[in-house]
Formats: sequence, structure tokens, C-alpha cells
Amino acid sequence: MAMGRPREFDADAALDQAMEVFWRHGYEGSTIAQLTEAMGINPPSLYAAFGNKEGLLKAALDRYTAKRAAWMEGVLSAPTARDVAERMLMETADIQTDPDNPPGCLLVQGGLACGTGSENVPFELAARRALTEDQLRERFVKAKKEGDLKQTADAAALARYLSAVSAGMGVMASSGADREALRQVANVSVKVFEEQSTKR
Amino acid sequence: MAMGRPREFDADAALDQAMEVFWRHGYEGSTIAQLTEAMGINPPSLYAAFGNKEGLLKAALDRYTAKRAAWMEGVLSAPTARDVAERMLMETADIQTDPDNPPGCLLVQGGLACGTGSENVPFELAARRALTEDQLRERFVKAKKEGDLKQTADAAALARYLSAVSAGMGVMASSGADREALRQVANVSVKVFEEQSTKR
DNA sequence: CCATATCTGTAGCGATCACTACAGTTATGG
DNA sequence: CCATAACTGTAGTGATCGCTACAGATATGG
Repeated sequence: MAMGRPREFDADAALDQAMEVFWRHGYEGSTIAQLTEAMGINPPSLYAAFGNKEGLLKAALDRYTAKRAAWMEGVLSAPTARDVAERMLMETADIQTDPDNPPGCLLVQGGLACGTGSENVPFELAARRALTEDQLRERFVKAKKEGDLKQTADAAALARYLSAVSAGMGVMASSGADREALRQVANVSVKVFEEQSTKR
Repeated sequence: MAMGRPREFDADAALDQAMEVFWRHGYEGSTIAQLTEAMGINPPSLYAAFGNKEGLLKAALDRYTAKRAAWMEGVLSAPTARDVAERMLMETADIQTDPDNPPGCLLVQGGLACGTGSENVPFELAARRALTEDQLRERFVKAKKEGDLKQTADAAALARYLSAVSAGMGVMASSGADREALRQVANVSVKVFEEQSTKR
């Protein structure tokens, strides 16, 4: 069978550009015209490759979470629960104010509340945020087993707490908070883990 | 001079309805058709009273923050910094999951990232979030003077921290987190203030 | 070298967007 | 009681939305 004409653009490079548009303007604030221009392709190529606007978002989210997964592994490899928390929050402060990227977090400002017809976009983002929370919870369960986290500590609550703080930092970053402000929040937040850690 | 025909709708009641639409769908996800239907008026009445869609949002935000201001006064009147934090976060958990209102916080999910032409909507929300943060900072300065907060405590950082946590709770609530989950976050968050408080 | 299959660019589809012209209605000021 | 001024409902405005029909281009399989 014939194979057809091969696509002329790099799908991953195009996704990086789409990710940036969604990141900066949110799902509903991003138009197909903006996306195609940033990606350097025409609408039919976009729809052939990704189905529709929501499919493009999911693909961009996949790429976003894949990049974060590598980073998250490093965070989770910190020796203690307290170190995990500190490293996650401090690095989050840096990432969310990195001038190479739009401010904040795509999984937060990508679309918290959407109009009729895009109701599942918020769910899509929430599901991916939940993955990070799950990883944190498991890491804290392990920390309790290893003994650096008190036996009375609530791993699920601590994971939810970190998830909430980083989301809150994303909100602040998206509206212009600078790196120092986010680091202040991170520093205060980590104190919870010092109290929940065993004495060393 | 002649005074003209009086308006036939209650502006405040109409604003309450508009607030709910913005709250649930965000600024860009809310259409004039949805807003006018919820408000029980026709587009010309809306534009005569509020100028345009963004003017309506600002009026709705004014009403939202006015309602919150009354609640915030109660929070700030708590006897100690720790009590202020606990009361604010626990009541925020309840408010953001109150079935009488859309989940979350209008000042968060109303529009974190918007498209071209609505760039100042995120700023508008951020400015109003900042007001609460300012109130908290001043309250914690007072707490240091009164002695229930350690002299080494950073009032500005603690205020920013509370602001971030409540924003993060709003993110979680908007995507379906239940009251118990938010209360867990609130409980963990308050521990920071126990460490920063003077022994009693 | 031809048939087939897929991609690309142009051009434009119907639907919906925020917004308004206009005529009719209801109040006040004189 | 009339002129004026503001509000109301109908019915749209042009612009932009997400999306696609179509024709030409470019690869593979036989």
C-alpha cells in the first residue's frame, strides 16, 4: 500500500510552541489562529495531527507532564520528606518565574473554569495535578517507613498540602509575583515538614 | 430637566447572578447571552448599566469583594495570629465548597490567563487578591506588637503564605475537591503559625 | 511509472462572539 | 400636557470563532 506524503513539520517542536500559547493565554484565550501561527503550520495540518483544539491541548499537556516527570523524579529522590518538600517548592518558585517560560504553571492557569462545551478541560488539568499529588503521597508513606517522617504524620494530607501550595504559587506567579516572593512562600511552607520530621 | 424612564431591574440582584456565571465559567467562558439570561435582562440594559463585559466583571468583583470584606473583618478580629490563620483557612474551606455557590474562589478561577484583548482581567483579579494579603500583613504586624507572634516572624511572608494557600485551595475546590480535603490542607497549613507563635 | 495515500495551502464554511441601531415605552421637569 | 431623557425589547451588526472542502503536492507499494 502507498504510504502518503510525510508531514513536513516536527510534531514535538510544534507542540512546544502550542504549549507556550496555552500556558500564556489559557485554553479558551488561545485561538486556532494564534496556535497555528506559533506552530508554523496551517489549520488542516493541526487537525490532521491532533484532531481538534482539545486534542491539541491534551497532547501539549502530555508533553508538559513528561518534562515535569523527569524533574519530579529528581525531587522525589531527595533523602527525606523535608528535603523533598523544600526542593519541590524552591525549584517550583524558580521554574514558575523562569523568564524562558510563561509565568506560573500550565496545569493551573491552562483553564480552571471554562465555558459550555469545554467543561472537561478543567478536569483534564486536575487529573494531571492529581498525579503529582499521588507521587508525593507515596513518597511520604515511604518516608514514614524510613523513619524520617513521624509515624503520626498524615502522608495524604501532607501531599495535598504541597499540591495546594504549589498551585497557589502558580496563581501568584501568573499574576506577576517575582521569584523572591515565591521563595518566601516556599520557605514558610517547608516549616510544616520540620515539625513533622523526626529529630536528627 | 426630564429624568428618563427608571430601570426595571434590581442592579444588585442582577450582579449576583452575573457573579455566579463568572464564578462558574470564568471571564472568557461566560457569554453575554448567558449573562443576560441569568440576569433576566436584555443586552442593551446590560451595556447601559455596566458599559461592557469587562465593566460588568468589575462591578461583580466589587460586589464579591464587598461581601468578603465583611467576612474578612470577622477573621481579622480573631485574638491571635494563629487564630486568624486558622479561622481564615477553615472558613475558606467551607466557603469554597458551599453548595450554594460555585466551587472555589471567583478571584482565582475568574481568569488567571486570558486571550488578547482581555489582558487586564488577570490583573484586576490579582489586585483584589492583593488587598486581602495587605490586610493579613497588617494584622500580623499588629500580632507582633501584641506579642502573640514571635518578633522574628516575617509578617509579609506569612501573609503571602496564607494568600498562596487559600488560592491553592481555590484551585483544588474548582476541580472538585471536597470540604474534607480542603480542611486537611487548612489544618496542615495552620501548623506554621503554631511554630511562629509565642508559647502560652 | 502508475495508483494510492497522506500532507499542505488556500479559501471559506456556519456558528457564535461582543456589542448596538432603532423604535417603542415610561418616567420627570416645566 | 408636552418636550425631554433614560430604559426596554427586537433584531440585527461586523468580526472572529473552531473547523473543513478542495485541489495540488509528495511520498510509498507494486
